[in-house]
Amino acid sequence: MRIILRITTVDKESMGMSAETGQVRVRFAPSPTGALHIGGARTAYFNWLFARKHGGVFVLRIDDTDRQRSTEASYRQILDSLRWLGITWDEGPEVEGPFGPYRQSERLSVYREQLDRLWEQDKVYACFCSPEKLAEEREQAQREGRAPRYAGHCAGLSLEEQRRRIAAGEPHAFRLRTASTGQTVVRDVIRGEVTFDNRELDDFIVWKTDGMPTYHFASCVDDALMHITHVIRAEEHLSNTPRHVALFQALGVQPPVFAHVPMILAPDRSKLSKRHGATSVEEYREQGILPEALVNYLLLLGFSPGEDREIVSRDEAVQLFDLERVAKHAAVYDVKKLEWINAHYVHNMSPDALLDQIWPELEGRGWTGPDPAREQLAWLRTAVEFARERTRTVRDLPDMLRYYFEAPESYDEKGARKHFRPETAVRLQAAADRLADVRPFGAVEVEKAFRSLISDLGIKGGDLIHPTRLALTGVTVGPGLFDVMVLLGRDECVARMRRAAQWIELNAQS
RNA sequence: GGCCCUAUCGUCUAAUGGUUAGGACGCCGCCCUCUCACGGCGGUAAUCGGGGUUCGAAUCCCCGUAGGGUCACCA
Repeated sequence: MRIILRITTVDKESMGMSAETGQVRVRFAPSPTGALHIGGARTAYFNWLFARKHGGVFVLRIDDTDRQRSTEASYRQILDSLRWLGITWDEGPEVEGPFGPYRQSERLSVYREQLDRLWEQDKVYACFCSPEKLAEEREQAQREGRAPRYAGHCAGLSLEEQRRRIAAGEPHAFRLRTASTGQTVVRDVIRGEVTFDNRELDDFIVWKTDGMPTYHFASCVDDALMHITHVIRAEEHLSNTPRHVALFQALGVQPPVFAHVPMILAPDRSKLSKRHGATSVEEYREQGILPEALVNYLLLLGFSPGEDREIVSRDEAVQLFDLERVAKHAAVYDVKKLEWINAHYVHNMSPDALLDQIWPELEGRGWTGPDPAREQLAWLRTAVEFARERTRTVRDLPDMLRYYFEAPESYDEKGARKHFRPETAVRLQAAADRLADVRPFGAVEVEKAFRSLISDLGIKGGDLIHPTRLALTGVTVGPGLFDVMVLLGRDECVARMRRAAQWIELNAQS
């Protein structure tokens, strides 16, 4: 709402609208050095939501200027995770677009061109200081309690001298000339105006000795060339933003509007890491978390859709999302709430869709074949329907179906102690006998037979129902007993009940 | 250490100078019931501390404190 207001009162350029298209353009720029992190996923989602809400373009760019750590496997996995989450890109790898290529490793000539331009304009200069020397200076500065800034040894070298030494084969990097007085103001949609003293900035490196641009340089060149209007990224970049503003100025373009989203912390308020359990999208996927649920949870981490809403679909989120309402403080992630949201989506998923998800697992366990008969499918569908609301993740579903395919090999210990009394054996036998006459073998009919036996024996319902469940499934929890019995079928029920009766006679203590 | 950001129940958050500080997860209790789960009802629990400004402060300002980020030829 407020954004729309401002667009009408302020000129588009300063609002970050793309000058020529008047369109919002955002980007998500992961580096392929590992799996897609949930923090990254949330940043990607916020970018995606912002683009969708404003009819803009969502660009995916791969920041792989780090030759050492970038891997093809990570690259693929990140694309895969994003697609799984339903975060699709309008421009980027495999989709391409007018400002490609979208992998920085394929844009080297572009960066070199921009570097040469800035070099020509003396906005950038070659630096011949060795990393060792710089590290030493840095350490000394730290020991003496000074800010570890570049001393500017090479700042005064003439262009001729720079060229001469480069031609002579001297290893070199390039640094950006930065202002040492005045202030740099970063406009941040979430935090307002953040002011930095320019004396905090030194002439930082934009081009590495190995012939690759640094992250800062490549990122800004690309944001400029790709006409990015809003940079929505993690808070860890806020302190780097003055460098980026300096870079945009050097490149001669208006800086984009920034929005630094708060970080996601582990339950102990430290930075999220492996030891905190699942941190990547891929891991949650393996744990049976649904993409809709993960994306819903991520939205709630740092954003409130209002009206006390908790369950918010992608489409609703597009409507409700507002960058200015994103929280300023870091959020601790809470697996319990994720699971609750996941449970909601699982419970609302159709049995068929759930079956699709777990089918490979069912086949792997030999519980079904690749091409089941129509009745088999209907039967499975019903079993899933009963199990559905008792699980929080898709992952746990197959185990909950086990007893439909395998007779119990043992009985839950606590349950057996409680429900398998010496007198139960006879009752189970009697109940098994009664089942023979039940026609048709439906839930209503079976229950009727059971209730009448219960009444004949003069016992309470639970005295027969609980032992029967244990006899049939081996456990004390599960769907309504009569539904389970119908799915199991008369013969199987009778067999399992008689086997349990025998087990009791051998094992039950009086 | 310098600079920057942040601070409401255990956790995610609402409240944009006036509310008995609201909702959700979790936890506890009750109801439903053949168990479990779902669902329903109820409960537990918070404005980091200290100063201002104001008739009135969770909200604005200052100072502390705490947490986080950043100061790389990593991104």
